[in-house]
Formats: sequence, structure tokens, C-alpha cells
Amino acid sequence: MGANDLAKGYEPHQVEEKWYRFWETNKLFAAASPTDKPTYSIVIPPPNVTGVLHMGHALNVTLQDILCRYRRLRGDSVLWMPGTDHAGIATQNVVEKKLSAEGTTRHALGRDKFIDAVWQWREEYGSAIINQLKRLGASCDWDRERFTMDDGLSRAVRTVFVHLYKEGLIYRGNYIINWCPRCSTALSDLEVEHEEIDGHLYHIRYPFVGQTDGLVVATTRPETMLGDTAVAVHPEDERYLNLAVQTVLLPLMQREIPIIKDTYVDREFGTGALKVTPAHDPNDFEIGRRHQLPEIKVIDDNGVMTEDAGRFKGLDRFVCRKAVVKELEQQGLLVRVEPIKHGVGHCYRCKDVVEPNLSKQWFVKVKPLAEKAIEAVESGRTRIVPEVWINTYYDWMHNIRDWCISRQIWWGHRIPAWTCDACGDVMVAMETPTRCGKCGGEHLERETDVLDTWFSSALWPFSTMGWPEKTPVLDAYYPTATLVTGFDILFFWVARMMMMGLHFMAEVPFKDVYVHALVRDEHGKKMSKSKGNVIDPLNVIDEYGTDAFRYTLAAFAAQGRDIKMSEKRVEGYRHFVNKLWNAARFALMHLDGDKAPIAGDHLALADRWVLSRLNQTMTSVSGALDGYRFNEAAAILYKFVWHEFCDWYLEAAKPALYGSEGDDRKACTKAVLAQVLADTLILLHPFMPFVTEEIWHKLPLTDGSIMRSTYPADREYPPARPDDEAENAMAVVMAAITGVRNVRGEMNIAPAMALDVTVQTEDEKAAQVIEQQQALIKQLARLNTLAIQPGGNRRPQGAATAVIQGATLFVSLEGIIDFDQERKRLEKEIGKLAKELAGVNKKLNNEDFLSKAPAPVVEKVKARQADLLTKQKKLENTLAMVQTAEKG
RNA sequence: GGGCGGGUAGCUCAGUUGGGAGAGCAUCGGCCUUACAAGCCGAGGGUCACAGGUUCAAGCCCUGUUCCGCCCACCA
Repeated sequence: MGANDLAKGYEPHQVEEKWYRFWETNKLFAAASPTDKPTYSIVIPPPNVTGVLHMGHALNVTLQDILCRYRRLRGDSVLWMPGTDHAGIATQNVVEKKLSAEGTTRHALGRDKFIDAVWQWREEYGSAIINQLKRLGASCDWDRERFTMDDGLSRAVRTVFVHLYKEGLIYRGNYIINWCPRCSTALSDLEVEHEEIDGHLYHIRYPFVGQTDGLVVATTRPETMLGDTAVAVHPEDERYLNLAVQTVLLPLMQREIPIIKDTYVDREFGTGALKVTPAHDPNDFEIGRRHQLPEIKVIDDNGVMTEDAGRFKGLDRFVCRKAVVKELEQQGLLVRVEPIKHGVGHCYRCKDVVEPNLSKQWFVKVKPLAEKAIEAVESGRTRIVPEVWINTYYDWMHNIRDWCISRQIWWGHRIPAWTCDACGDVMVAMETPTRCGKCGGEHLERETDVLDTWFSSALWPFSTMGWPEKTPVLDAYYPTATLVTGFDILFFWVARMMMMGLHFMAEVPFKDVYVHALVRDEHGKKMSKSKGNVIDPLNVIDEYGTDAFRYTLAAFAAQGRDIKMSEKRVEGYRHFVNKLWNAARFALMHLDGDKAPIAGDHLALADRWVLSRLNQTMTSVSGALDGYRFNEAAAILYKFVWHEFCDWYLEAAKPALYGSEGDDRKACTKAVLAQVLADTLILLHPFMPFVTEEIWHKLPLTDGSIMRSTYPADREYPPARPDDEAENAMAVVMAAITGVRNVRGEMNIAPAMALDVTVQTEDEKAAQVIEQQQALIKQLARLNTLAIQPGGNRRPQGAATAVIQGATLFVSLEGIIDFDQERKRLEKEIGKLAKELAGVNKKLNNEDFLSKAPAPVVEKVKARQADLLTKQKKLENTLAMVQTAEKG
């Protein structure tokens, strides 16, 4: 197989499709169960069925795929569990919109038909997101794909519900909850987004009965006053200690309501008098329960004023607000209105203003569950990476309030509770009961509410593995190794999985939680449709290829920092993919199907060096990946592939490959080249699965899929080894070559012009290396001749000088040297040295440094000073000679 | 109101036990050198937000200031 098989530039698209099909057909993503091997598992954060791939998914899935592919190469049996979330409200909204376009509504269809319509929608569109994940290269075990509403998961949900109910951890009651009038459902506290809004603070006088005088209260929601059942003041507020009356007359409603005392009231705010609306404000609700106040609901579930709002009945809540204000003004009871910025709750799905409302709902008592979840992190059984999120997690867990889990929508897990028509008894059970357990009545009404979507997601790590059955998969893969997620769902999802996992599995759901950043636009703004700054990952893939895109995401994934996505960077990594591609083309030109192993006897310096560098790279990359430092791993590989393997090794290998060093050297170099390239592909594979698989199949040493290969660290032979001697020697060679190139660049000498160089060596080591590596230096510095003179002070005429450690190189430029230019070049070098020397000298002249700094540090600085001084001296001598020559 | 993250080259960002400031892109100069012009070789460019402090030594640790971003919160 030769280079002709590879296109001149890498073209990702057909390659990607081909290999993805290949992987799927050959079941390379399948997790073995049961298995003897060490296991590694990840459950995917299930994307919403309504979802289309965005940057957040792309990052999330790429990082998981990197981990999974890496662990497979390390020999683990890997399960990456895929699936989707039914996303109750979001999906219901989408399907309702579709129905609306078709001129109907869910109410017209009725519950059963509507749910059928949602399932149908899911059949049609639900796989879109899955196909998009596949384009990213996601190596999920697709045969195990789950859905939060499938039979198995529904059974898990029901089991958990019944269990928690029987334990008293699920209860039902009338409480104040967040109500979205548009979605017509209760929301949990988390599902409410607070937004700062410019509003008004209305100061209203509530007169004492029969008087014009009264108490002034302030509110931002005047329409709620219709449901006021008290006015509260602080018990120690001197202004109100000796009030003659105990009541005020609620304006507009003409209801006499008590003045009560409660420490909740802030004396500093306004007049220190607080109107109390137990049915429409969470704090007022608490106060109301403390003082046994009536709870009057004046806003209904559609945001319309109720019967109890008197003559305002039937008005929309915001229309009513205006009407109330107008009437108060007319009656002279509106004292004043001031502008105020305040937080207003909005529905996280539809953005409508949320109304605190009194309602009968189901709740989970979370305190006991949270305690275990806190302990699990404190004890280190679950590790959160990066650590900055630990405190956020604790904070939330410590202040957690009961979780409202019932939703008044249709799409979701219907709550398994039945009420007896006859006696009103409530039954919670796995299977539909036929008669009332209390009175034997046979008319049982099933609860119409469904569960919060996050209730089923909370069970994801074990429900997807077959729980409540005891399955081999659970046995082998639970607890999962790593959860990879964004911080935006730390509370929604991660915290709740911790609670449920610990409660039902008696074991943490994951050992590590890796919390990644948010992807923003290149200016750091959140991507949003309204801003028009959304970058579609699929477009990026189309334009630059999946591998380049994935590499960019990995390279940007620094811990604790948001990712600013710019296409420019993706372009840069496309170049990197192409660089690898061309390196492979070059290698294949020379490999010609040879499968000879590396022959140790004929290793040249560059061979030893590149093997050592490969070993170092492998160690650092695996260390970085083990610590979730994806960006570091990506940077290390980039540097090795481009700036070591391509820039130095391939160039150094050319003479041997082209046959000018004899057959043994040629064979050996081919073997090293093949091995290093193959191992490099393995290291790169987790990041860029497609191009590495493509090249892999062209290489002579390789067999089958790269996914089945072994990480270099984990195999007996042939491993790359650390080789300090080779690295040190190569450093001398590289310095010499760079020195000549520098002269060439600064003096504008064409690369085509071969140069003559004389080296004056000053120490034995350097002398030996340069002596032995003459050919290599000549090759890479493009020299005609290289003469070596140990010691001495002779200096060729008309030469430019490059000073390196242990040697001075004279580049003959007889006839073409521009002395002026050379003088400037030397002066520049000397200037740089002087700066560095000044810093070093300062340290070494400091007694405290000499006495207090650790000896190795002092030694290092001293050595550096010596080195700089020698260089400086040599350069100064040279400069003096140039000046003489210039004059002469 | 509380908490968190950030301010490093023109731009986007790395920099984990405190000990010689880095990458990509952009800029400048030289090259079609037989893998790659999506390339090669070289160069320029930074009082690491500001002010103090700890230390022999601070981009890194501590305090304060300032600007930007985010999260949480039941002051109407």
C-alpha cells in the first residue's frame, strides 16, 4: 500500500461515515457483561427528545467519548449507556405547538389521544438527536439505548415512588408552590428563573375601621391585596407597640383583617407594615400558617381573578393590577408609587411570569436523602472535579427544601395513586388497585398529575441498567466511574441522582463527577437564538470535520473556565489533522508493507530521541486524562506530533529512508517510523477517532480496528523508553541546527544555498555529540561542509557566528556577508543576554538567596550564570572582530 | 444580600506542589527544500488589572481596590 492511496489533503466526510458504520457493524461499542476485565462506565446525560444538537451537547459528548475510547484502549470493559429524556413540559409544549398549527388542541384530543400524538412525534423526530451524536463519533453502546418513558424505566419510577411513599418520604398536601399559568402546572423551585425587572412599589394605606388614618403597606403586586388576610408588624417595633386598634379595613374588599405580630417582618423596610397574602406569597403562607390565617385564593390556575376577588373576578392578573391601582388612587388610598428593580420568577420552559399559588401537590421530603448525599462527598466516595463545585453542592444540599414533584401536564409518568370515591382514601401502589383497601369501594379515581421529568432522570444511573431487577449489568457497571456534565444541571440532576442512588442502591451513583464549562460565543456571551450568535455544531462538522471539531473542544476544556468557541481555532486544528494526515502519507511512501520489528542495533540518535519523546508524551497524556485535564492532554499531543515528530524526526529520518545510510539503517528507521506513527495514532484516537482509524488501516504494522489496539503503556513490546542520554544529545544537535538557521533567517540567506560551517567545540560532551552527529546536523541545517576544531581561538574570515552551549559555530559567508547586518544581529543577541544576566546576577549577589534557597536551585542559577557569561564573552569577542573586519 | 470564576502578547486562551513568561491565530522577513503553501525556516511583540503584604524569590500565596461574567436567595 502506498501514498497514492491517500488523498493529498484529508477529506473527512466519507471517511467519518465509513468508519462509524464499521464500528457499529462490528459491535465495537458493545459493553461486555458479564466481564472479567476491569470495568469503566458512564451514563450519558440524556438529551431531551425534543433536542437538536448544540455546543453544550457537543462538548459534553466529546469529553465522554474521549474517556470511553481511552479506557477501552487501556484494556477496560467500557459501558457508555446512551438514551434520551422525555422532557415532560418541553415536549408537551412542542407537540402542542404542532397541534395548534394543525388547528387543534390537546384538550380537543383528550388525554389518551394526546399522549398517542406525543409518542408518534417521538417516533418521528426523537432519533434526530441520536443521529447527531453519532456524527460526533459517540461510541455509546447503542443496543442498550434507553428512554425515560420506556417500560423498564417506567417500572423503576413507579417502584421508587411507591417505596418512598411507604417510607413517608413522599407526601401530598396543600402548600404554596410556583405555578406557571401558561403551562398550567406546578413547578419546582429550581424550575423558576429569577430575572431582575423594572417594576413599581405601590404604597397603599389600609385604614383603621371607621377612620381615614391607617397603616401603609408596600407591594409590587397590588392585585394580591384582594386576598390579604392580615397586616403584620414586628413584635418589637415601637411604632406599633401601643396601637389602639387590632384591625384594619382591607380597601376595595371592605374586609376587616387583623394586625398581627411576626418577627419575619423587617422593620427597616418601608413603614414596617407588611400585607399578608397567604395564598399568593411563600412567606405570607408561612406567616399565615403560624397565625392560622384564612388562605384566600384570588388568582386561579390560568392567571385569572377568582370569585373571591369580588368585582375583579374574571380579569387577567395584569389587567387586574391596573384596575386595582386605579381604584385605590381614586379612593385616595394610594400613597405613592416608586420605581423598583426586583426579581421576578419566570417559567424555565415558557418564560411566562410564575405565580406563587396555593395548591394541592405531591412532595418529596428531601432532608434525609440530602444528608446521605452530603456524606458521600465529604467521605470522598464521590469526588467532584474541579473542586470549586464542592461548596456549591454542599450549599445547595444544606439549604434544600422539599421537592414538588407533581405536574399538571399529561406527558410524563402518571403518579400511581388512586382515590376512593366513597371514602376518599388515597392508595399508592405498583399495580392498579381494584377496590379501596379501607372501605372496599370499587370506584377508584386515578391521580391525573404526572411526575417532574427530573424524577425519572434522578434514577438514570441504575434504572438504565435494569433496576429493580438484579442484572449482570448493574453488577458489573454500577456504580458508574464518571459522570460528565455541565454545572447548569448540578442541582436539577446530579444532586438528585446522588440522593436516589444512595437511597435505592445503597451506593453512590458515580465515583467521579467531572463538571465541565459552558460553551459561549467568541466574545464570552451565552449563545442564544435571539442574539443570533449560535454556532451550530453540525455546520462546524460539515466545514472542518468531526476530528478537528472534537480536538478544539478538548483543547479548550480547561477546568473551571468557560469555553469561548471560535471557528478560527477549529480551523487551526483542522490544519493539525491535515498535518497528521500528511505525515502518514510520507510514512506510507516509505513503509511499503514492511513489518520488520525495530532492530535495536541500528538505532540512530533521532530514533532513540523520538522513542523517548513518545514515551514521555504517553505518560503525560495519560496522566492528564486520568485527571480530566483534557486541554493539557490535547496540547501535549499537538506539540509532540507537530513540533517533535514532524518537525524534527521525519526530517532527520529522511537520509536513512532514502537509502543514503545503508540497508540496515533503512530497515531500522522504517521500523521506528512505523512504530512511532502507530503508537501516536493510538494516543490520538480518543481525540480524533476517524482520521486515526483511517490511517491505521493503511499501516503495515497494524491489524483490525484501532479501537482493538493496546495502549503503549500496557503492552510488553515494543515500548518506547525514556532515554535521557538521547534527549541531551539531541538538544545539542538541535541547538546547533537552530543556530545556523537563525543566521540564515536573520541574514536572509535562501534555504537552497548550502553553507559551510566551522564549529569550535569547548567541552568534551558537545564535541563528541557534534562529531558523531555531523551528518544529521548537515542534513537539517543544510550544510555543504562541517569542519570541527576542538578549542582554539581561530576564526574564519567573513563568517557569521552562532553561539551555543559548549560550542561556537562559524557560518562562512565569504563575499556575501553584510557586516553591518551581522554586527546588528550580534548586538541584539548580546542585549538579550545582558538582560538575562542582570536577573541572574541579582539573585547570586543576594546573600539571603544563597543562604536560604534550596541548594539545587542555587546550583541551577549558578550554572546558568556561567553559561550566560561564556556566551556573552564569545559574542563580544566576535563582535569586536566583526567591527575590525568592517573597518578593514 | 450571600457565594463563585475571571482580568497574562493585537485577538482567543494555557500556565497544579512559588525558583529561567507560553500556544494558536494575526503581524514582519525569507522559502514552491522530493509528506504537507491547510506548508517550511526565522523574527518582533507582555511593569502577567491596580495597590499593599508574606518570602531569599510571587503570574502563582494573603489583604484591599476596580472592572467583567455567572450562580444562589422568601425584604414585601
